[in-house]
Amino acid sequence: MTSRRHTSYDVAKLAGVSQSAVSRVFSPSGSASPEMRDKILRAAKKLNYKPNAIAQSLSYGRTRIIGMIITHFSNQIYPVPLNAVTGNLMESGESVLLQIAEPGALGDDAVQRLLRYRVDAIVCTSDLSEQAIAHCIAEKVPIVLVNRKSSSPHVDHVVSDNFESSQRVALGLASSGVVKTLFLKGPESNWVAQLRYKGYQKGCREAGMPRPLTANGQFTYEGGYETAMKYSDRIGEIDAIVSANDTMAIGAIDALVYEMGLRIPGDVRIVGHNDSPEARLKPYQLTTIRQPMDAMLKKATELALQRIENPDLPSTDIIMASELVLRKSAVW
Amino acid sequence: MTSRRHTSYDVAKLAGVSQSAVSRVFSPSGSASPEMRDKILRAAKKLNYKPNAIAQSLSYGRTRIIGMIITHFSNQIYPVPLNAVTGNLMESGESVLLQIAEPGALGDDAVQRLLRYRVDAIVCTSDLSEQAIAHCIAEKVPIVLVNRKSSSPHVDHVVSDNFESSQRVALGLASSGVVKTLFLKGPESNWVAQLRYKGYQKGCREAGMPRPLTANGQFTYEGGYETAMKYSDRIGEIDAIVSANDTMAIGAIDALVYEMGLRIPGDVRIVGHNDSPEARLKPYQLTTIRQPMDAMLKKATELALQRIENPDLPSTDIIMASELVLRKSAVW
DNA sequence: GCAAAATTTGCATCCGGATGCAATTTGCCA
DNA sequence: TGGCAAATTGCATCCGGATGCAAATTTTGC
Repeated sequence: MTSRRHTSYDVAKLAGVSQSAVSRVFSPSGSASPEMRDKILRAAKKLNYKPNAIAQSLSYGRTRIIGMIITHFSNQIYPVPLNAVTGNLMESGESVLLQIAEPGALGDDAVQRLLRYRVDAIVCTSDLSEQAIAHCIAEKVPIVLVNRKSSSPHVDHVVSDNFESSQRVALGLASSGVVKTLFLKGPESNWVAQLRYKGYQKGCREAGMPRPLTANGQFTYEGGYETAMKYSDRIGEIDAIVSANDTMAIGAIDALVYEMGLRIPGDVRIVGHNDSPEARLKPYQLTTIRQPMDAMLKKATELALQRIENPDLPSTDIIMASELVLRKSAVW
Repeated sequence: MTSRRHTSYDVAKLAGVSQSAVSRVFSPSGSASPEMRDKILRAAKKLNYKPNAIAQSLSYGRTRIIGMIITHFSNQIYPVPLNAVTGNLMESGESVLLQIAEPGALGDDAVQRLLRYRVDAIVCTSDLSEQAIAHCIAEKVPIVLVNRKSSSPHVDHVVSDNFESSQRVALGLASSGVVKTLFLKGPESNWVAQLRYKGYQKGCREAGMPRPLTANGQFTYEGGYETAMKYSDRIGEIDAIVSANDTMAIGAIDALVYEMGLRIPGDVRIVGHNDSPEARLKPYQLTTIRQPMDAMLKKATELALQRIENPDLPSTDIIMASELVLRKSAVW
């Protein structure tokens, strides 16, 4: 096996033509006579030649790579974006250069790395500093934020209706007779978590419910579990627990049901957010809010690809409706 | 904001030096006088210049990108690899170009795409044809398979002791008095699934247990659930169900406990594989086998990076010990 | 203080394809 | 069959850095 990495020059020599001819045969915009095309393709096949995408990128000025930044997921729902984004992109011949940001941290060096590789666009589901975003804009790399928000006018956004859906949860619970509730908050720094909390508060006000008790569960199972344990003596006063994500809700249920012997929804009702895989399991049957993640990310990649073609489009903010998934843990 | 993408030539001009001087200042191997370095760095900062990684790749012959192929994960444990691999690589300045293969499908075009981008190495947790592997070898791109097996002598492998750990499950169950068992198999095409099945069979023979009943649950929740339902009339004869992954085990438990009213481990014992997040939840407390995934992938990336440096190292097969996680669903 | 060695710097060229332009060939129609 | 337009092909150059080599400069040693 003497095979080495073959270049268009190798193919050209074998076929007895010029390098540019080879390039033209492999380029959609290039044209060549049938005989030439045939000769070259035969030679290329013999050498197992495929154009070097790196060289193409350098020359063409586009890498056909989309940068993606996601949060390190211990128990997050962010595997989903990957599937969705890579799936969509593969069809249009793009690839994904992945960066993972630590939760809580801003993915600023992730952005730097992506910019150095001259990705054509960035899709981001992680927190980013305005400065990092400014860098992208300065280098004219389109950036689409998913469930995050930037104040920059040059950024596309795709978000779900976090505020409104949480608001509706409050109204729904109220309609089923719930009065006193506990809201399990996510991290302060998390935009989505904050929206859900504020939306829920607003819903409570509108429904005439008292302000919810609150605790911060940091989006973790332990956070939910321990909060529930801490409230164990006062749990009798609480009609329902609403959690900013399912993971905390599951933790709370485990504490309530398996430690404190309570029944759900009999003693307490529980509502989560995200419709994580665990939510539908028989012992939980968790009522929750499902964001159309796949659709959101499909839209995000579409926006990114569009803006690559046409950078001067006005920026777009898309809000997609979440869906209420009523299961046994709370019904209205 | 007139800023455009600046090149080393722009920096050179601004600093009044040659382009090669700029290149040298930004290259670890290059040297320059302190004044020159200073002048250039100042100019670079002013222009917000960072070397174009694509151009560097072309010139240097290495991209500092690792290709990674994972299986489309609906309920798989393969988010883990991503975290582990990107985490390890980021420290050494590499990035990850991600490809997702449909489950069942061979990731052959994923390999092609990665090769076109001249990734320095490939880490793969998905099925691959021997032909795709041959392509990598022909192009001298190191490839590391994680929990897969290739017959090629030029491939590094990192696997867990799937066979032995399943074998030990059989022996453990036998020691606790279990006799008749049902084994929930994964897909035929899945190497890991097959090993677990064969190891379990061997363990049964050794322990003097009868051959286990078997059913194929395709690694899905539904597969586990429905299999359990199908066996509902004969479930009395079965002492334990062993599943080739946790997802099927969870499905089976939901059927047994919440549909058929059985108790675990009282009526049936259950053992899974993988220690998925769900396994530790209070209602399941699933006894399972934990592969040291993080360590496996750390090792895999190390192997890949090593082989980039030194392509002629003899190929390495690493088998890492799994850990038995005894929870309530089966104890011995 | 001067020659030899070491360092700094720039020039030219390479990495592998893409593409504008010009030269050559082919096709078309009168 | 002549004459012009269209298609084909090759040459040269560019994309943005890296690097071997040689020229220019500084350092070192005696």
